[in-house]
Amino acid sequence: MEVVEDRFRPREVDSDDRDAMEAMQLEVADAAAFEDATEVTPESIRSGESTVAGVDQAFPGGRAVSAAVVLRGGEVIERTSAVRSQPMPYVPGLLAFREGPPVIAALESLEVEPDLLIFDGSGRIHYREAGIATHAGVCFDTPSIGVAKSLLCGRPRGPTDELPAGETVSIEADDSMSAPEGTVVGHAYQSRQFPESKRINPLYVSPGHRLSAATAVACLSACGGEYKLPRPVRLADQYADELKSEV
DNA sequence: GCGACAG
DNA sequence: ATCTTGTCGC
Repeated sequence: MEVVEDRFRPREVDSDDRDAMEAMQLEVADAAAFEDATEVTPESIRSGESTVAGVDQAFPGGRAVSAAVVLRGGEVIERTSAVRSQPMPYVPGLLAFREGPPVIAALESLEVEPDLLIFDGSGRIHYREAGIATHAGVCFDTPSIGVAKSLLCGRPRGPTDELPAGETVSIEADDSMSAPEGTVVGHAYQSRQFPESKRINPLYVSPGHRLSAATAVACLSACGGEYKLPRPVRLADQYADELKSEV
């Protein structure tokens, strides 16, 4: 696939360009659509009408490896990867500049044009509403979803402990975010739960681009997977681990 | 100054 | 995310 908004392409930069990176994120958020503007639906995903790509990273040694796995109707139809040296160090809120370069490169090398991108990390649940899912989604102008295993910012509207499988709790903007306080920026989503044992933390799902928070959750459940992570992301995770050993 | 902090 | 073996439990 191809980057259509090159001005937003995350560059390998020094961590001292913080102001420039934050300024770009505000522009990315401004260009993003946090409502449904796509043909992708849970039904189109299940039927195989839409293709879905899961993306994840690994950091063997000092390098960054990104893996992308594309599925159609539950079947893997393509896999790609990319490696980058000297990734910027991790800074909360600036993840897109650390992981973005290899992520964009891996997606650019895909033959297939995915209809939906799913990332390991936040989308709109971000200080400036521009997590990596939003940033990459806007670069390709492709519908995207952020799936995080922990909460970067924002505040759950209710308890997220002991949520039954399939249940959701809204995440609203807090005063650390550029979004008006109280704006629903995503959902805690209990993708899996076990009968009586130790409780599992929910996933924190947020719109990346061209999808609403509610549709994002519905699309994730349509992606399937017997584990906590949606299958496309789980497969990308495993592929990244596999590549880590080879590199 | 203190606490929070995707991967 | 990464450094890392075995181990407790369903």
